[in-house]
Amino acid sequence: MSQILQDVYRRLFDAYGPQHWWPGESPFEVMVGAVLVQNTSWKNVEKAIDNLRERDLLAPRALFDVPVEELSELIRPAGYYRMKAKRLHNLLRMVVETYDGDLDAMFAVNVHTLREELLGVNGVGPETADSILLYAGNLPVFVIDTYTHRVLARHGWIEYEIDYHGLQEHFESNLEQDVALYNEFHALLVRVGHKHCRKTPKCEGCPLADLLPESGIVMPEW
DNA sequence: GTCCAGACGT
DNA sequence: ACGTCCGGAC
Repeated sequence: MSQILQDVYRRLFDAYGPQHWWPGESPFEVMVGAVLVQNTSWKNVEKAIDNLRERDLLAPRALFDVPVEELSELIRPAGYYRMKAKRLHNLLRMVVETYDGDLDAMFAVNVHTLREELLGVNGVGPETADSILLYAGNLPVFVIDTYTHRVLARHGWIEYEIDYHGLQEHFESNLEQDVALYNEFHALLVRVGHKHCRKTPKCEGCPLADLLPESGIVMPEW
């Protein structure tokens, strides 16, 4: 168990409390949200999800049957709407054709196998795949994003050059394998990243401020 | 005007 | 290693 990660988690949780990421939403809705939120603030995704809910389209078969052009208009508020409509449709095709639209059946398969299968969908990269596995499937996979990388690199806890898998291993090998912990920790890192660990850091009032090395860390431009 | 829970093509 | 995709919140 990593003392640093423990301390970081405690500080963030004490400062922000539970983030309630995707509670009470259906696994399918979470999966859709995971695609729509790519490089987009969640605020802009909610409208898109509402559009789908109003039309009773939050089910695999129903949404897959919507023509891509029509789908793109429904999800327009989420941005990148033409690309995301294709990506979402690609994912839906896999779910419908491989699992007959049954998410319970999908999440029952071996995690590693399912992850590779998700990554095989054009438009589903590592963060989206892992978000689906953790937040829709309740599977013990730690989600990495740019904030995670930035927060850990700036404090000198990892090398800047570490890749997605390396950073994921860092978390999974230094934390208890606990879905609730993974869920909360990633959400808290997004929160502190959004609030403080921006491209240009805003360390005033950050719960992690006094963990910064005195010398400072020299980072490449980002 | 800046920035955002990324991923893909070149 | 870049350019592109995009509306909306701030």
